[in-house]
Amino acid sequence: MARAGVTAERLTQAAADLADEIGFQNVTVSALARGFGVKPAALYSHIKDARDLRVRVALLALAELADRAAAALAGRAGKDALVAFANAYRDYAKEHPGRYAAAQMELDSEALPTSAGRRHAEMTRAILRGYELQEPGQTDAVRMLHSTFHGYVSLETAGGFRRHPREADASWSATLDALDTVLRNWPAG
Amino acid sequence: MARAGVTAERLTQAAADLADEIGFQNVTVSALARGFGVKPAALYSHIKDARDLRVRVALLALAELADRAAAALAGRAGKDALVAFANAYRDYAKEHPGRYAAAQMELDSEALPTSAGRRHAEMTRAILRGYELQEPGQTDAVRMLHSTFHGYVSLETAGGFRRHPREADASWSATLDALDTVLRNWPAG
DNA sequence: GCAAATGCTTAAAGCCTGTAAGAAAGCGAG
DNA sequence: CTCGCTTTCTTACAGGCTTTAAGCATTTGC
Repeated sequence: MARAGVTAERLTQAAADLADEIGFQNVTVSALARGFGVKPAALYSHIKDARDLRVRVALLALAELADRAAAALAGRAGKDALVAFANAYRDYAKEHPGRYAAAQMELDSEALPTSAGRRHAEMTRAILRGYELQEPGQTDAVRMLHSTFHGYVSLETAGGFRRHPREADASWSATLDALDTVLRNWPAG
Repeated sequence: MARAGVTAERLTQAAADLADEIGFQNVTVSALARGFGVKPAALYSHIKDARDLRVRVALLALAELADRAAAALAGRAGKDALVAFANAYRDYAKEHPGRYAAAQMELDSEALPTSAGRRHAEMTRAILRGYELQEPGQTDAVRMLHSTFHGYVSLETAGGFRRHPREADASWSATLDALDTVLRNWPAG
């Protein structure tokens, strides 16, 4: 029974990697245990249950995504900031589809206050500093930006754009131009 | 062993209803069988397997959604059409969260050509008739619209907008205004 | 009315989650 | 160093879900 050096952190990391490989939905406690050369029951010393594991992966993904977005945003403003943020978001989702799916989990109640949620909102709001938007338009714009990014990435990774020859990259770029346009001409409430 | 009158259509319908009640992910062959007062194995005479069932629900949802969208679009043009289409989309998702989740399934390969996918694309393109958009901007705009609708609805139902007092309806309305603005001022390629 | 097709049941294998009880490994004193 | 406490892992097991196979029952149609 040599110990395998399992910790909650390593489990989370491994689960995230596994999610990127085989899909978040297919990450199971059993598969994870197999990867550590350990019986499934052993993992329950480190995680509460399967949902707990998924929430940890979600929080990991949110934190990583926030880090990337923050790095992309540093030193930029206006459309530059918008494009850098959006690309960081999309690139992360493409590199880490499993993690990205995890980040989409509903994790109301408990965990979200753990920094990640707030960071995302603040960063999206930071993008808008380059545009002159007053409340409540600012909140509306934050929601629209988030929706467009998430919607695009989500449809693209689900294969929604593969039935038309137009490159997904080109439409993405056009969409960002369009968002910039609308932020500069935000309609009055 | 009185027969329960199970058919693939009834199963699909019941599965869709069940999805709206308990969530698409929680719809299982067993639960469905229970609802029909039948053993799980009995359902395999009508459906190939669990995935087949989910695909059928997805196609049902896509067809229903397309019907609603078509009805909303009839006789309208320009911003009127945009708003009606968008609201039909969002309302359907809110009324039928399970079906809507099903519609988001990846169903590449096989089933999509079954009309629904094409209908959606054509309708979104119909909205753009009221705006003067040439290819490839038209395709880009279709993708942006779809992304924004899906992203907004998806984030809203996942509870993403509940942490801020601004009403989700108000931001939705503002987002539609913004989309109308950007379609009328589509940036040059 | 009888045979073939169809719908349902039982049985069983395989995989997953999660709990409980116990063995083994590591750790911190004394 | 060694005794005992804590932690980690194992086995065992209960309960669910999926799916296949074999068989009985009910319909259907000739």
